[in-house]
Amino acid sequence: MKKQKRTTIYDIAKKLNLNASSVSRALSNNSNVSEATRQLILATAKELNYQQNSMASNLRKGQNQTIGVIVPRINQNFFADIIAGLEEVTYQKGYNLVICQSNESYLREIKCVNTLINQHVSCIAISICADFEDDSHLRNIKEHGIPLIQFDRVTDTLDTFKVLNDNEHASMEAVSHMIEQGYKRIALLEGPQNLNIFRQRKEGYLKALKKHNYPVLPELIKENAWTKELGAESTWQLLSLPEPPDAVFASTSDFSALGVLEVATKKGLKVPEELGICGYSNEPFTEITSPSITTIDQYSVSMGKTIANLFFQEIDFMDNGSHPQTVSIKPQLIIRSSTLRNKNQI
Amino acid sequence: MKKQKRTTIYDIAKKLNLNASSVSRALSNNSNVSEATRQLILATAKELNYQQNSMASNLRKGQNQTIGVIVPRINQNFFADIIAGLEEVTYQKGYNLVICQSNESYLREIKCVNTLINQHVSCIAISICADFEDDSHLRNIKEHGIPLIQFDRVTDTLDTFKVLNDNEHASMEAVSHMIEQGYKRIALLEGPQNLNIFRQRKEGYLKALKKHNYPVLPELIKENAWTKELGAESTWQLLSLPEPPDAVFASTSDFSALGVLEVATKKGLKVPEELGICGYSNEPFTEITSPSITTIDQYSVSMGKTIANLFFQEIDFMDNGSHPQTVSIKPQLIIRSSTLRNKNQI
DNA sequence: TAATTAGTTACAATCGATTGCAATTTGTGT
DNA sequence: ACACAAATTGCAATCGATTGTAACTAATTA
Repeated sequence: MKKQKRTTIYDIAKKLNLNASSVSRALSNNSNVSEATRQLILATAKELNYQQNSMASNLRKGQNQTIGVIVPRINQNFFADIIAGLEEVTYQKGYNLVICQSNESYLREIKCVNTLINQHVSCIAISICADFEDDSHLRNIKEHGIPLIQFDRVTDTLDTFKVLNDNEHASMEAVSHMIEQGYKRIALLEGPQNLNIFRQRKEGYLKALKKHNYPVLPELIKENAWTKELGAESTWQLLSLPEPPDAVFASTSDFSALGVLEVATKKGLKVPEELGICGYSNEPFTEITSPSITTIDQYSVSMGKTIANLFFQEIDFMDNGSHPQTVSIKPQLIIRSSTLRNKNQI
Repeated sequence: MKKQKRTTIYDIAKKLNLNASSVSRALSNNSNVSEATRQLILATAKELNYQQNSMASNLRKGQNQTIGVIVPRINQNFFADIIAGLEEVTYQKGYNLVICQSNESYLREIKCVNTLINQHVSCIAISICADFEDDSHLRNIKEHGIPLIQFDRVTDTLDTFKVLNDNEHASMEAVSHMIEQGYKRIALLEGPQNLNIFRQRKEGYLKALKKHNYPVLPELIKENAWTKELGAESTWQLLSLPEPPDAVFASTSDFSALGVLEVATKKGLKVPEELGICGYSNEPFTEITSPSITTIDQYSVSMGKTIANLFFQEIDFMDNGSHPQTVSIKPQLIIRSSTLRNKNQI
């Protein structure tokens, strides 16, 4: 453990027979230093290979140019994209990202929140985990005066900044599209209903049916079909119904939709002729499958940018005690072969 | 900007008529506090909603429970997986990750390094960018006494800890496999040769040819075919040769391989019968394409874990001035339909 | 030339937690 | 009851940068 002593502003000051305060001012481009000494200081700083100690600086300034991000999983395309977008903007502003993953665990999410509070991060952006229980840890963030931005998966029990996808609208569009393609019995694969996003997607499904005067058939709605495997399993069940569906909206994810496609292929059902399939998320693979899968793009990278921009705006807004705002991003339905029964109708 | 004053150890001390030092000791489970006052302190800490200020703590302790990570792109499966693995281990140890992306830009990489040095992170893990120029910024890391771990894309001009994939071996296996499948003219799509990984992959390709007494045909080696588009373009060129290849090893990525597959499909070439295709990285989509693509899995998540473990080991090792070690991970060839011409031969 | 101002630089307190050492309290043995 | 050791607690310096204020120097004006 080498105790490499780093050069501080005091070292620079001593070498130049100056006071540390002047060094500090010179390095921070503060006006109150003569140009001559400024140059001297800058030169010796470089000579001694000086690097600011941001721990000290942050402590003194009571603030830390860092944004904390908590996501269920870092290596999930959607979240990775959001983080990339976030990083892009925060980097420009000289801010850093501290990343945590909750691994869909509530306890771990709490721990992550606490660590970030300890670090006095300037802002926390969070997408809550699947087994979210209550919002006390999020309240705690606010109690410690840290701006909080929820994104994608949010809890409505708390009044915070939010960046959302308009899941309901997107789902409605997707299901409407399928109806227009002539599908009559559209099944829904739904996700855990304690997450707002899945409730909204279901709502969109229901509204689309209603709008077109389609009946809601409970036997066509399958709970908890989140993964490819669960999607496949649900599909087996659906297809063995006396009156099986002629389309499946895998509102949980494209992986689920992939499960549907695989089962359909195994059963020898033609897609999209005999079974329509629509996923959610626009995972890269959806345009590669055969047939390619209709899905919904969530603009994840720009969602990340939006979060960051919201924060940088928010800082200014704080003065005039404005209310937390919600930004809604409209996802885009991407129509591909898996639902395109009637090629003229697009 | 609410100036929410946070409770400090002084607040707790004052409330209990104690000295801050006792509070500090109590909270850090230091022995020198009576159990009675410990309980008191813990109780009031909870009551006042105390959260440690790690900026102060870190400053005093001169160290910061944080590991900095620099990758070219966060939202690239390979790197996202590595980060996920890293986070998994560091989280267990109570460490945090600060993530930066160089965006394949050398200048930006330097800036990221400097920020991390300023933060006094406990360690920096880096995978260098594509237009890497020289290692002075990495040297600077060492000069500031920060342990440095390079992974995947590394420079050999510097003696640091390294976590690598055995690219050469993996490539050799892949090409050997293709040769065994009876392919006679195997093309190579290579990546920027200033990155070690691409040099190694090419080396593996060459060694495999040599081992089987195959000639090296320069016209079958295409530079800089990194993306899907570039892969496709190179393939067009290759296929219009007087003597076109009967297999392509897209050593750069699976995306490149996908480009090859698309061109082959457009040209009506049967894969694997008329053209064998092998990619690199085991992207999720490779098992979904038709035919599925043979590729190489890099164990990215466990690579991240390895990096973290190396760091936690290293800390102990530092005492007895041991030399930086290199850990090599053997990637796995995943044989799928796109090269499986002879089904019995597997 | 003296007085006033502007421009520099020095001093010292501060951010909050940690830690060596001194001072105090408590406990033990005789 | 006293001496001594052990356990607690308090004091004060420290980590490195920042910043308000004071002190000093140089420049400007009457």
